[in-house]
Amino acid sequence: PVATREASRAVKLFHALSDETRLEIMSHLQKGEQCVCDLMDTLKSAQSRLSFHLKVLKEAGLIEDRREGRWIYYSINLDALKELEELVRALKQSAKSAASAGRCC
Amino acid sequence: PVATREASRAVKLFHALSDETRLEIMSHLQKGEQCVCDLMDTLKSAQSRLSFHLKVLKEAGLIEDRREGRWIYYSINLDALKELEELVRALKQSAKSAASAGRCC
DNA sequence: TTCAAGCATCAACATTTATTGATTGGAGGC
DNA sequence: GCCTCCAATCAATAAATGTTGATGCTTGAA
Repeated sequence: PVATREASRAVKLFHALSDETRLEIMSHLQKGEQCVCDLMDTLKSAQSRLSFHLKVLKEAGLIEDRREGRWIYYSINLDALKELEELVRALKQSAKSAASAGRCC
Repeated sequence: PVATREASRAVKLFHALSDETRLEIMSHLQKGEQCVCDLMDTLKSAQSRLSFHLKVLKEAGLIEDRREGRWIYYSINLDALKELEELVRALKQSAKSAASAGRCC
């Protein structure tokens, strides 16, 4: 069903962001696109480890990659963040109306 | 450091929401507070399983509980959702400015 | 004070996720 | 062609997370 699809999409987005290393990656990509070697430098982390986390973020649609010569540049996908924002907003809105409904009775 | 604290707080929030059962719980609590037996009924799930997931959500601050007689009622904590909304918004905003900066050069 | 209802907690197990080091693959430079 | 660089992938292991059934705690009713 559709609801299930949406739920598992939400799970994927939240899970991708539920890790400190991946949040650090997102944080560094906020400054603009970077290659893996940049991130290795900044995060002082092994290449295969970063590759693993980049894959998780990419499969959730949160980042994109672009090849340029030997390097692969990663960048944030704004659409996914908008999607996430909308998810959280929807969750908050319904809860808000439920709370005020509870208050008045 | 402060940045680390904020990051682990974000990790905790995202992790709490990165599970289908927990999202279902949140979804059902949107309608208002419910006791565990309500959720057992709705989600057709074992009591200890729900207790586990409710604990995760509670420790992340996403829900609160209130005892009334034999029952314990759970409800959504709006403040946590606001916090989450702010986290996502911040992530999006920085990325947005980075994207437009990249475009112009 | 004894009993049952409603939940939390625990222990054991299964499953998933993350880390590490080694290997593989593609893109240049020589 | 051969070698090097950058990065993905794999295999093995370690660690975290989720599930299940049993047990214990608290509350209210009899």
